[in-house]
Amino acid sequence: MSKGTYYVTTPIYYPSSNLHIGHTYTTVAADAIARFKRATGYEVMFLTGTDEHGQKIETVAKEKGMAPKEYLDGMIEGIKSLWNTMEISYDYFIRTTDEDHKARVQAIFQKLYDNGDIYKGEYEGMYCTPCESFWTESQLDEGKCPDCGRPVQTTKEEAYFFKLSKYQSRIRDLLAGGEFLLPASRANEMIKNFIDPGLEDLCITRTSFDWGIPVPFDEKHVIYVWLDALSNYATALGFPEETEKYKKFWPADVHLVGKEIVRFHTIIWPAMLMALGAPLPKMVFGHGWLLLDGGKMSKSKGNVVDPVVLIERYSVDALKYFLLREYSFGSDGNFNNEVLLNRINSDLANDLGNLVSRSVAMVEKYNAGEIVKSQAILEFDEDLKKLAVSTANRVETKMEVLDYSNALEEIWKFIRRTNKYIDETMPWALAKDEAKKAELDTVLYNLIESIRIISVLIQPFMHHTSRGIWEQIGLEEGEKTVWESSKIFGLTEAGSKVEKGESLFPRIDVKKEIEALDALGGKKEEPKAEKKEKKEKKSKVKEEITIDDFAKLDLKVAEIVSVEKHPDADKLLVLQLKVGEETRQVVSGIAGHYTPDALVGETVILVSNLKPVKLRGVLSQGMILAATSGKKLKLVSVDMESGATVS
RNA sequence: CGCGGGGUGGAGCAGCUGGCAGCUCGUCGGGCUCAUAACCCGGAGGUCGCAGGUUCGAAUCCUGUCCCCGCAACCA
Repeated sequence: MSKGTYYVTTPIYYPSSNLHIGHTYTTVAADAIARFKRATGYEVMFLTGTDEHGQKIETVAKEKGMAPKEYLDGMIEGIKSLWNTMEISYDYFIRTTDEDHKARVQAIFQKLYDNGDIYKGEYEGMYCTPCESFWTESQLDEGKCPDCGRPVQTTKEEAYFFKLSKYQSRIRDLLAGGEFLLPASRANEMIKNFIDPGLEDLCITRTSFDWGIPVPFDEKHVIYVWLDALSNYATALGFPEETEKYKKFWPADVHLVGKEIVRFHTIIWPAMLMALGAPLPKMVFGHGWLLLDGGKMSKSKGNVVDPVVLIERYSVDALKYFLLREYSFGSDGNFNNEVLLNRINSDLANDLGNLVSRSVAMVEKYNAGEIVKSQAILEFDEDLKKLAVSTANRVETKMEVLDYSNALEEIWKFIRRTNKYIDETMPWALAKDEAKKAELDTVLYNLIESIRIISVLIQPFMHHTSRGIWEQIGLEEGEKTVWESSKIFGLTEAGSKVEKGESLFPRIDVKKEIEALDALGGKKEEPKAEKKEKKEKKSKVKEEITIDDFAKLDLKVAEIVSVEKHPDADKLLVLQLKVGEETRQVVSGIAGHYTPDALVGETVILVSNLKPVKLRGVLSQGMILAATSGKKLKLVSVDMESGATVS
């Protein structure tokens, strides 16, 4: 009866801190499609796991005074327990520190090397000596080490490279094909941003840290994240060995990833597979982000939402439903507590919960809790039944393209239709008239049967709630609860008993809950503090400083002697300043506002003790002050002799 | 002219392989009383950022333009 296999993966998460709702989002989505595919007859392999190597882990563990492995074991326990709470039905949990994974990565490395796709070269990067770490330009915080804030040097080290450039045109074709990466818009982005400018070979080893998988034939090198982490999707099946499992499930049907890592999954990973001669995954889906009040949610902003808190208060199913229903899977969405609570109230408490509650209550009240079949037919029945048995197919269509939101909407259309049926047939009125007993029985039967179908349809998304409904309508898991049974109307047996239970989703007092959540959020504000500085640079209100802080600035009046355009930058001008007897060169980003000639002779204020840096290759010894408002910019000028002190 | 995404009733979104503008929430009015003050019906509310073009017909295609947001940055 199996329709075939289906292999879905989440990214492997990096356990340098606790997971947040963004990770939960991806995983919940993966779980839903996995459950859905199982329900519709596929043999499913659902993989998740953790990416456990690298410098950051080494550092974090050290800070806590633990060995990396010891630290990791604790974190992984936490993650597994979160997935357990969330009822995530993964089939395998891979850790990149697993011995078999490590051996397989080494085998992959060796194979690539033997094929000539890996060569030894030199890696050049910004190196922070005290931290012993390399950083890329973009990782640098104001040109300094993002970890310790100290200056970095350009340093070279020996490293192994993967010939990514060799696969450029094949990758381009793959992405341009339009099926590999969804949503399609992300494919254009990849092509224009990364492929067309030219792919560079990828540095895939490091010698600057130890916490990783050693290169098999050169042990002072450690395999860097790309090869180690990405290959998990295949090593989890036994690759590069062609095990049964591998043959059965590879290539993956879909890798679900957040949009920030689309690049690695659609360029580097397929290139690796091409080099290995292995089939490519059928699809990578780059879903959107959950934004917090329009801004990115991130550990560094300290504005992450803790899924555990939400689960405790509103249940796993409520959170799962919300995540899948509220957002368009491919796009970004705005998360806040009010949106969450309103969605839970209107869809889960009002529509679904209340439907079950009122229906079961009526069966108890009018028929002593017993389902009775009768021959009576009401004019509203046909319409209800038609929608009932056709909903599953529409859900299937939406799920084919991972359109969770509309899949659920289809189910909710039927839930609303069922609520409407109650109003149309008015069972409380039928109950008052002995002559209408048969009609009443039919109505009650149709209600419970509709609820049965609903409970089957929501199973892939809200496993727990389905069970809660079955308890109330006296249904046992079995042939009447399998997916296909939702396409048949009339499986509920006469004589079965219903029994009202607890509310499936108690209605929430939104105002009170938001206050409670805010209060809770306040308590957990601590981690925010350290990063506050960063945020405040961008906002208008800056942190209060003392006169001593201000005194650290050495402000001088300077005269602009000559100005020329930066040879290699549009927005920059290179100014020669006379400060008393001294001459300073300052690079300033004011080319959009001033022409070089207009500046000569101006007297400006120079921050003279700012640490010199190179900007686009030209040395800048300080900065000059300017006022900005929106797009306007004016240099601060003062009528005073060059060299005068400003304070 | 770095790349990409977006601008649709009060809010949040869908529609965008062209054919009377749709959903959820909110709001207003009505119905019902089985139910978790829930449910059902109806109404108001939109020049689909702006300007052109293609077309019998455009939110949907094309061109230009303005604004917002990411990424990338050369913001010192």
